[in-house]
Amino acid sequence: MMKDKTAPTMADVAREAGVALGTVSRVINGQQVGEEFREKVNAAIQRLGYKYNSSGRALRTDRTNTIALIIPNTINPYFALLVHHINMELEKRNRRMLLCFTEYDTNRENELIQMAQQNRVDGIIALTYNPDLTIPEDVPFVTIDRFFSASVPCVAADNFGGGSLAARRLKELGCANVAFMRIGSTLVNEPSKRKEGFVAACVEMGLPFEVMALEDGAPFEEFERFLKEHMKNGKFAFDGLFIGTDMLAWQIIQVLKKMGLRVPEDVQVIGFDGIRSFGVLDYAVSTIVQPVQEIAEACVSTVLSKHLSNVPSLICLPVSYAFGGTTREST
Amino acid sequence: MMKDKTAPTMADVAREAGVALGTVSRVINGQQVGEEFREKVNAAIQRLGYKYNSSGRALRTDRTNTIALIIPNTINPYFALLVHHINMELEKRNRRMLLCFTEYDTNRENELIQMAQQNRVDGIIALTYNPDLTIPEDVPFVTIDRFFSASVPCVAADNFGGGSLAARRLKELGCANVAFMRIGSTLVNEPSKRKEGFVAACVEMGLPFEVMALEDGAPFEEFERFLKEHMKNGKFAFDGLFIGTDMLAWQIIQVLKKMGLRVPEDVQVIGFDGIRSFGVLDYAVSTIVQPVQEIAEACVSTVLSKHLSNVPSLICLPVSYAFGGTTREST
DNA sequence: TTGTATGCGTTATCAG
DNA sequence: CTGATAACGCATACAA
Repeated sequence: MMKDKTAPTMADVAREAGVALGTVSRVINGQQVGEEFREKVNAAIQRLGYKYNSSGRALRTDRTNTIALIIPNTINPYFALLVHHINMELEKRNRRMLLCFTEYDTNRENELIQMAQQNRVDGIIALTYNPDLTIPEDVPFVTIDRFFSASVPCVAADNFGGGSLAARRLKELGCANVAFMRIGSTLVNEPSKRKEGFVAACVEMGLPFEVMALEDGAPFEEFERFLKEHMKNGKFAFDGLFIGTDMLAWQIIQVLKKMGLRVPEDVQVIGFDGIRSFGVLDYAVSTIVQPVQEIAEACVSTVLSKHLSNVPSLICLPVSYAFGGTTREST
Repeated sequence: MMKDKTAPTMADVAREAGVALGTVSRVINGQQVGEEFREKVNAAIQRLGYKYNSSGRALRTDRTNTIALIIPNTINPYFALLVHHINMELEKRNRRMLLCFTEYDTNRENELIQMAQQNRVDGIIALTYNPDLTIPEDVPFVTIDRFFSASVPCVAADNFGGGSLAARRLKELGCANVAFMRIGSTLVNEPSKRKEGFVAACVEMGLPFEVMALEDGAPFEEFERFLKEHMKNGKFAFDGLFIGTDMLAWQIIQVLKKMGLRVPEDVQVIGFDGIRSFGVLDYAVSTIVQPVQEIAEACVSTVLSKHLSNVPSLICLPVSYAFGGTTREST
């Protein structure tokens, strides 16, 4: 159980097999080696139960085969999904994941980047909010949902298109008065475009709309107040709501129900993200689904690409609509 | 953006500061160093933007300050919670997490243990199902929810107590005919005791009960069949259900509703795990809550403890009941 | 207290 | 195609 009796090294294997150290290395790295030598080495490896030491390799090659993922947490189901798919994509490519949580602490975001660099990760994938994020120059860096500059690749869903899709869908479903609601950081990032897309589509279609946006930290009661203000003698001003995230949509729906409104009969609600109950069951609400798998694939292949210079600086992936019980039909 | 211009090393810092290599190392590791030297070194570190290379340190000290967490996935909200709290506990102790997903693949469980050892992690925390798991001898190993032997520490919630608590609570809430339902691996692990505790309490209280247990892979329809079989002329045989997990409880409740039964008016349901909607909102169902934070703390402090030999081999942590809308009252 | 020198396990360069 | 040997960056035992 204790970590004392030092593990066998390549030198041990070489001695056991009666060959040179370099030969063992070559066998392990699958390079050209004479058949008889290869067999002797493999036999010795078996006998000794040798496992190569990646610290030594990392020091020598300056590659760890490890990617750091910096993300707020894994409690939010969307982040949990992202972590999962990114890890799977890394696994496919035989890379490891160093997982770092920021808990939305902007200082920690920077600290974790430093830490990841000390650990000589081969790349960093980060979903952050710090307006003054220090982006390292000497390690491949990919951001999610946030565009910095053309020199740092950003992967995101088509948030604008998603907002627009939500508006069009609500109209198709018969809505005549809609509203957009969100709470989030003041930072302008890709998810900010959910509103833009929604507004643009409403304007284009001539669909009357309102926008209710709160900053992080604002009390939830502000939403309740907003909703109640739009309730006049038992009649609600909106028959369709597009909410910035599925989680907020869920919360809003609870309020609507307490106000005596039925969802989707009286008000139809569309969220954003594509969260399922318990991760795998039905969609929690009708929603614009982020293509998490594709986002993960894009992040990983980008961060691992040899020449980051000729990689697109903004990878925008298509979203889709999914029925989750809070709209009037599934399609 | 590319990873070429080699980062400054301790030797560079030493040269820049006009001191010896060892002195730099001592400053960095916070050992006794003369004030003037310390300042010179720190200044040089700043000037060069030096960050120590943990590959070098790992090779030299045979410690990586990294713990591997081996777990099925992070899509299941309970696992997501576990990952989160374990990571936070590691962070507190200045350790990193290497996250590995098994996807319930028993072969991969063993492979990941090998991989973690190659990566020279300082310890492994694992939640696995392989009946023939190869537990490494030379690295601290802690398991979650599964007891192997006295020599490998296991951390788990008090599953037996939780089952018993569920039975007692259902009785307090007025139930007269109850059932336990679960689906899971045939492996006998700590969660298996949920049934034992439930049955024991029912027997002790003289509460009539039935048990419906399915093996992993069985079709969900079996549960539907079971429920419908117990529906005789509009009357359901049970007024209380204890379900092995919150997720299954949620699924069962959908079936009950489709059968025209009201929850909690006609049937009260208690799940297990303590899952909240979107990770942070209300409990998804009334539930026996696992003390995830405490489980995480126990895993981390155990895996990092110097002498695993005098550590308890089974750490069993108390659960609690929480109202989640599927029982008739809170508290 | 500081400087010097060695070796951790590996890969890569050179000779043979 | 194989063997010997020199780094990689760091911590530490030992010398000053």
